[in-house]
Amino acid sequence: MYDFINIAKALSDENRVRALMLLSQGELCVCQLIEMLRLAPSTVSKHMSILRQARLVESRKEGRWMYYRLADEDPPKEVIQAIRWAQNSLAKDKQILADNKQLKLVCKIDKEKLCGCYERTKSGNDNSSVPKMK
Amino acid sequence: MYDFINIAKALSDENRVRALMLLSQGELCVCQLIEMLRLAPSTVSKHMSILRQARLVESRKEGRWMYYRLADEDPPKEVIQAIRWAQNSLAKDKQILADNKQLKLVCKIDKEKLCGCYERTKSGNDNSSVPKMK
DNA sequence: AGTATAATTCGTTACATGGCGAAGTATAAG
DNA sequence: CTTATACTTCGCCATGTAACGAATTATACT
Repeated sequence: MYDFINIAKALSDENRVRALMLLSQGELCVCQLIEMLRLAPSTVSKHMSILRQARLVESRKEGRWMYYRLADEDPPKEVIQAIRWAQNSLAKDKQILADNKQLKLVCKIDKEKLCGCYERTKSGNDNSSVPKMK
Repeated sequence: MYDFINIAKALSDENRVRALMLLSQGELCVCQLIEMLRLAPSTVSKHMSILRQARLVESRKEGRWMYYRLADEDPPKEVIQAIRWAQNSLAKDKQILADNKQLKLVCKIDKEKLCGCYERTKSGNDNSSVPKMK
């Protein structure tokens, strides 16, 4: 029961769902998620830890970078089904489609440049044209 | 997106999930849900309205009684999938199994007797032996 | 060693949520 | 018409959650 509730809670926040759908496109490092979600690093980190606790995502560390990906190491059935539910329900969602489009641009940015993102999200000198949330 | 999030939120409370699983056994009136969940009528009513807003359940009024049932009038695909996810994930859950057992007893109680439940939940003269939550 | 970088943890604040009882609404019974 | 019954809505309180910046940890670079 608790596992199920934790998954449901993890899926009941828009930014976490967006992150999950972004990971459906492939593994991403935190700074890329920060760039996409346009939230503070600490906030994104918290979201990812909630998704991980629900076992919806897994992570690996490589040097300074932490990479997240959809759960793929023999996850419980309820996790698999939850991810499928999200993917099926949101495949045609406007926000998700826009995110996937934007993700392609972000993935082209050289990582050295991208990881100045902490500052760029504050100042106005970004050209990412990501629509601000809400 | 918003529909999806609302379903996830509806499923992220233990009592709502229990109610949903109880309805998997068949239509129930509010006083039966109150008896099963052992919450104040106002609380149960709120929970059911959240489940209904998420389109997970539907309701009909018959005289003084309000009956709830799982969504069955051509619900959106994400609702069907969400219900299946819950049912698959919780089929063997201890709490849910206990609830289903207890439900059989509650269904045998004459409705006239049952609907003194408002008082019975306060005083100690119930023999339902429902385990108290938390 | 000392600095820089990527990410996490901690502490705080604002807001959302779950719980209850009291008051309100709708239907049935007297 | 009045009273009782079955919910529902409202108002309140306690707890939970999302957001941020500051402080911390871990790794790379010089």
